[in-house]
Amino acid sequence: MTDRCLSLAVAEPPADYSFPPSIARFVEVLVDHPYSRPDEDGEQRLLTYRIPNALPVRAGDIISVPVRSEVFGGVAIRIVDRLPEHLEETRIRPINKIIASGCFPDRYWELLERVASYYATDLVTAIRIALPPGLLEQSMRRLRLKPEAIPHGAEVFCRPNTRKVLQLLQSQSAGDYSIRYLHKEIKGAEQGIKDLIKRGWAESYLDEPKTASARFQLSVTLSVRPSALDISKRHQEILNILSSHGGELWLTDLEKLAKTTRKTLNLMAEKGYIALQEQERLRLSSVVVTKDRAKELTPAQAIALAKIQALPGGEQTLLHGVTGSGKTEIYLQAIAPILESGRSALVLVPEIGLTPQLTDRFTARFGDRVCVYHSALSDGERYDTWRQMLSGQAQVIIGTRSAIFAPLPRLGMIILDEEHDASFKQTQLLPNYHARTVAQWRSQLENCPLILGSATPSLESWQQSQENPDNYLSLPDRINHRPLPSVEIVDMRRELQGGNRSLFSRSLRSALENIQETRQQAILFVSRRGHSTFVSCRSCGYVAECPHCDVSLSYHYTHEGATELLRCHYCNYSRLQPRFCPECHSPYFKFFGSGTQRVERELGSEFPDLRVIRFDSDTTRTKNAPRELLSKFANGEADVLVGTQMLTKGLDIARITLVGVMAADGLLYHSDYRAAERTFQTLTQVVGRAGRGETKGRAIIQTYTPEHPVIRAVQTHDYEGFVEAELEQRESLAYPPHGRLILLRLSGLDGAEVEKTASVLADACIEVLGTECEILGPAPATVQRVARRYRWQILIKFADDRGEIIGRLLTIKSLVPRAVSLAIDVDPLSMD
DNA sequence: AGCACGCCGACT
DNA sequence: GTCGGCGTGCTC
Repeated sequence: MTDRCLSLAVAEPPADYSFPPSIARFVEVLVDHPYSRPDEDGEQRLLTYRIPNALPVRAGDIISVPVRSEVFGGVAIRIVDRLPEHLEETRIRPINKIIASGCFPDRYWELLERVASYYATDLVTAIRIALPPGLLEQSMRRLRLKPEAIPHGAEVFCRPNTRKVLQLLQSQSAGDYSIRYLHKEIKGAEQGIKDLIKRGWAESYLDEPKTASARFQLSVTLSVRPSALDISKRHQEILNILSSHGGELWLTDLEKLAKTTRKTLNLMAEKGYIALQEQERLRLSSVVVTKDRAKELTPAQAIALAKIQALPGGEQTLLHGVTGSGKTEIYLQAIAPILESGRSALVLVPEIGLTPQLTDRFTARFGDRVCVYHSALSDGERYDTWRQMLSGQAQVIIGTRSAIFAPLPRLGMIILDEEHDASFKQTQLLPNYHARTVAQWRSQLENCPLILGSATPSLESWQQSQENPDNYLSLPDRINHRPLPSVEIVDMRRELQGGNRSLFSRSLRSALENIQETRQQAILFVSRRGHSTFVSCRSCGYVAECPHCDVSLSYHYTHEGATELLRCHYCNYSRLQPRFCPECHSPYFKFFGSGTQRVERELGSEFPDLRVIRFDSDTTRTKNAPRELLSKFANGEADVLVGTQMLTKGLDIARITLVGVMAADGLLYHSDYRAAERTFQTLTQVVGRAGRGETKGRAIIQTYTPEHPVIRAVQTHDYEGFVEAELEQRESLAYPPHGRLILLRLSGLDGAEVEKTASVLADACIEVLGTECEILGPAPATVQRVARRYRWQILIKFADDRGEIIGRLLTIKSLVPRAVSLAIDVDPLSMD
C-alpha cells in the first residue's frame, strides 16, 4: 500500500506543477469522503475534476470539491491533461475553490505516507491531523423551516413522518437541523423531509464549509513628516505618537495610544498625512516577558551541549537529566545557532497549557520568533500560526503532540521534552500515532537531529540509547550542586494502627506545619480528581453507577454549600447526590477513595491557616486558568498546591521544599503492563518538584505497600536499577520494548454484536497472521461499557522485526459490520 | 459511509 | 393505488 500511496503523493518537482492552463484541465483529487478511502485491496480512489478557467491549482493544494449534493475537502494529487478512459467529460464537475496552497513542504508527503501505513489508516486521515482544524471541513445539507408558509394547525393533516420531522424542527427555535441529524433521530425521515419541501414549508440548503481564513484589519502608516508646519497641533501629536512606534500601527492600537477616534484619523487620511489600509493581522498568541541571556553552563551541561551540536542530522540522542539539572538551558543554547543559520526548531512538550514556565523561557530568549501551537488555541490562532510556519522564516515552534506535523520548510532540530510522557501518544482519534515515533521518521527525512529529554526516560528510549552509547547524554546532578530531595516512605497501615484516621500521616502533618512557619511552599499530589471515587450507602451498600458506563460515579463536592454531584469520569454524565439511598432510603453514606477536592477540604479543616490552590482538570479547564493559578502560587499567594498528574510537568518554583504524595497506591493499582513504569515516572517527577531553590527539598510518600520495588526505587532515586529490573520483566513476557503490540479495539451499542464481531476478527487474525503472532483475546475491555457502547479487545503480540504484518491486518477491516467500530491501535500505551 | 433507486408486501 | 420497509449500487 505504501508504494502505491507514494506514487499518488506529490513527488513531482515544483517545475512540473505549472501546466499551461490550456492543457492542465483536470485534477485528480483525494477527497475527504468515505468513497475516496482505500478499499479492501488498499486502493485509494481518486476523483477527477475539471479545473475552471486557469485556476492556479497545483498538486498538493487543499481544495474543495462537490460530491453528489454536498461539498467536501480534498487534496489535489495530480494535474492531468486528459481524462482517464472510463470517464466521460460530461460527468466531470469543476472544483469549487482552492482553500490553501503550498501546504506541504518537501519530504512531508513521505512522512504522512509513513504515518498512514504504520498506523494502519488511510492517507486522508493522516493528512487531517497535519492540517489546522477547519481546512478539510465539509459542507452539510440542512433543512430549515419556513414558519410563515405553514398554515396554523396544519400539521394535523400531515402523515406521521412529516409530522415527526416538523415537530422536531419546531422544537428548536431556529427550526434548522442537518438532514443527517434528522435521519438519525427519526426513522423514515426521508419521506417527511421530501413532503415538507414539496409543501413549501421547509427548504433544504447547503451550509458552506466554515474554513478558517485570514483576519484583516486596518493599519495606519505615516506618510508625512510629523513636524510639517501646516499641520494642526493635535494632528502633530498623533503623528508623533505614530512616528515613535515606527511609523506604522494598527488603527485600533493608535486610537488607544493617542486617545483619538476613527473620525479624526479618517480626516488625517483625507489630508494625506497618513494612509489607512487593510492588512492581514496574524492571530498569534503572545506573552510579554523580560528578555534574558544565555546562562553559564555547568561542565556537564557544556559537554551535553557540545555533543548535541556535533550530532549528525537524522540521528537522535537521549538527554537523561535528573529533575532540576538544567535541560531547558541546553535546549535554548542548542537552538540559538539553528536560528542563526536561518533554520527552524521544533520543541514538543506534553501539555503546553500546563508548562507556561517553559514557553516563557523560550520567549524570553528568542522573542517573537517563538510560536506556540496546540489544541487550546482558537481555530483562528491555529490557522495563522500554521501559515506563519509555512512562511519559512527561522522560528521556534513549541507545541504538543500534533505539532510534530508543523509544516516548517527548513527544520534544523527537533526536541521532545519529557519524552516518556504518555500524552505524546494519540489515543482518542485516529491515527493512534506516537509523536516520538513520528519525530524519529521526521528527523531522518529532514536530516536534522532529534533530542529526547527526560529525567525518567521511557524504556524504549533507554534501550535505544544503550544500543548506541555515543548518543546518550547524562546530567546526573542538579545545577548549583543542589541535592535531590530526600524521600520518606510512610506506611499508612501503621498510621491506622496507631489510631491516625486522617488523610495525613503524622510525618506529613508536621512537615506541613513546618511549611507554614518557614514561609515555604508545598505541593500535594493526589492521583484522582473529584472528592471521592465512589459513595456507598452505609446500611445496604448501594453504590451509584453511571447509566451509560460500567463504572461507579465519582462524588464531587468543591466547597461548603456547593451542590453535591455524582459524576462519571468516563462520559461526564452527572447528577445530584441523592439525600436518601434509592434502595433502602437510609440517609447515611460512606465516602471511599479521596480525590483532590477531599484533600483540599481536609487541609482546610486541619490547617485552617494554610492557603490552598487546587490544580486539576476541573480547575484548569479554561484557557488561561493554568497560567493564572500557577502564577498565583509562584507569587506566594498560596502555601499549598493540591493537584493531579498535571503537577508533575515542568513546575519549577524555588520555594517548593515539600512534596507530599497522598496515596501512591492509586497509581500502582492498574492491571496494565506499564503501570510500574508510569508510577515510577510520575512519582520521580513529582518528587523532583521539591528543593529547586536554596533549601533542600523533602518528599513524603504515603502508601499501603511500602515494600513495593517501585516505591523503593523512587526513594533511592535509582532509575537504572528500576529500569533494568523492569526490562527483564518485559523481556520475559515479550512486552515492549522487547516485541511489539497491536490492540484492536471494538465498540458498538449492541453488546452481542460487538462480541460476535470480536470473535470473528480474532479467528480472521489467526488466519491472516498465522503463527508469527500471538493473539490474545477477544476479551472485554477493563471497563466494558463506556458511553453506552460495549467494548471488546484483541491483543496481537509480535516480534520487533515483523512490522509488515500491519499491512496484512488491514484486510480484516471488511469483516466489521457498520454498527461496530474498529480502531487499530499500533504500539498501544494502555489497554484500558 | 451515506444516500439514491427500486422492488415487494400491507392497508386505505 | 399508496405507504413504508429494506437490499443494491454509485459517488468524478
